[in-house]
Formats: sequence, C-alpha cells, structure tokens
Amino acid sequence: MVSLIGTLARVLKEPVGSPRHHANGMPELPEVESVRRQLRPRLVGRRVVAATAHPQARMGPLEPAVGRVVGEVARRGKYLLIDLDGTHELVVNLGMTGSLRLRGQDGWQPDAYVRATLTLDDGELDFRDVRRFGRLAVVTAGDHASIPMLAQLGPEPLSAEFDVAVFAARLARTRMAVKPFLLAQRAVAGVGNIYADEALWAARINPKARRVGRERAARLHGAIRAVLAEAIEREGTTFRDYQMVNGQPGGFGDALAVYGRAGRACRRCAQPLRKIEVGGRGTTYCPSCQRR
DNA sequence: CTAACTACCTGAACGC
DNA sequence: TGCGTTCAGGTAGTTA
Repeated sequence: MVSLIGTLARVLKEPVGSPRHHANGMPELPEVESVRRQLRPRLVGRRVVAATAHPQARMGPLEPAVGRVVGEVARRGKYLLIDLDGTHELVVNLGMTGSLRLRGQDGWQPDAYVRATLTLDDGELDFRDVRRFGRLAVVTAGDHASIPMLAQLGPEPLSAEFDVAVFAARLARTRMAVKPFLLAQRAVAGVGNIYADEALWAARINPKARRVGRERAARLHGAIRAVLAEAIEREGTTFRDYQMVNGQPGGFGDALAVYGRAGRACRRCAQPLRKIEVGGRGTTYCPSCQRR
C-alpha cells in the first residue's frame, strides 16, 4: 500500500515543476527495504550489459557484474544485495545520501552526483550519491569478507534470528552504552541514529545506560521491532526532509517521537525533549521518561 | 574489548 | 551580501 505520508513528503520537497525522485537521505533498514521493494520487480531477470563507476568514487571494480543476470534483490541490515547469476552479488551501501534510480522513471535524468551506472538490457540504473559515503562492490556470492561491517552483521531485527534471550545476554555482557551498542550493528542489524533514538524512547531506556537488565532488554527488543516495522509500513519516510523544506512541523506529528524534536514536549510525559551527544552522535531523548 | 578520535564528503542552516 | 562555522551521520581506520 502506498504511503500517503511518503508520497506527500516526496512531492512537497521538490521544487515546483521538477521531476519527482525516490525518497533519499539517511537510509537505515526501513529506507533500504523500501528501495529493495521498489527495485526488485524492475531488476529481476535483467542482464547487466555494462557497468561504470566514476573515477572519483572509491568503489570496487564493477566489471565482474557485466554479462550477468539479476536473480534476486535482497537486503541485510542497511545493505542491498543484488544477486547476479547465483555466483556473484552486487553489494550496495547507500551511506548517508546514496540512492538508486532508474533512468526515466519519475522523470529521473542523471546529474552531477551520479557516481556509477549499470547499463541493463532495458535501461540504466544510476547510483546517485551527493556526499559519496556510499559504496558499491561486486563480490563472489556470499563472500563478504571485504566488507567488514557486513561480515559481522547481527541478526535481522524482524526475523526469528533476532532472539530476545540472546539479545539480553549480549546487552548484559557489553560494557558499551546502549545506544552505541545498537549502532555497532553486531547485536542487531539495520538500526541507525534515527531509529535507535526512537526505539530507546519507546522502551524508556536512557541512551547512555550501561546496565540494561533482562526486562529492559526485552522492552528494547520489542521496541526495535515495532519501530522498524512501522517505518517500513510508511516506506521508511522520515520527516526531516519535509520539515527542512517546509519549515513547519506539518500535520504528520505521529511518526517520530524524539528524532528532530529536541525542545518539544515528550508525547508521554510532556517534559521537553533534550538533545545530547552519545558516542559522537546527536541524540534526542526524554530526560524524564528515559532515566538512568 | 572499548573509547576516543579522524577521515571521508557536500549542502543546508546559521551567525555575524 | 558574503563569508565562515556547524551540523548531518554511516563506515573505516588508527591509537591508547
């Protein structure tokens, strides 16, 4: 089902008369999953006839993709895994600002920020990335050793592999603060800065907490699942882009509880939300609901 | 193992 | 106007 919010946000953020593009920015698991769902029907069965990465983009060689046919389009955490012939895969990490766009779809035409292009037998797939944090790599199937974060990635949060007892045990063992622990991707895959803040607020856990017992671990486990599942339903839309352009909070106040809402009232207790730095990342939380 | 730090990138927002 | 600074944050690397 198409998200009204996502659609509106995309339309409103574009200048009048400009072509509509896919949602971009801050891709965490829900955003990457949305990309996967949009892309899969367009890519499966397509043959790669050429692949070029622009020289300033530091990516692995894409030549091994040429001549191969896309089998499945899968996802692990924030990584997109595009199967090629069953023998290779194109690993895509969108970084902060990366997006994949089909030439001509929604009026998309390449601009100065296109870092790589796959020519398919029926069109062009562009990798656009303003800040160049994104990476593409073609590896032999399942060989993720060259991508350390992917190789050590924790379980998928919405799968049965994400076990509450295992998660609680890891939390009990670590000496890290809980938020950096989540962002490290090893106990659970795909949680980035936005959804970490959202899940911690939902579970009423202070982002700096270092001792998270079994009960709170179970709450956090459930909150991660709930927050990510809802975000996927909304096509991964966040409200930040919308607010930046519009300058107004807009009528979509129910999506994000804390992210981007520093100084505003907590939805649970009405106390003002506070923004601090945890592990080098901007972190918004409720000092009243999320006590240490 | 962990923490702290740097680097990579660019554009938007902000301060004066 | 214009210029300088800060912020955004995912991943990788280094150092202590």
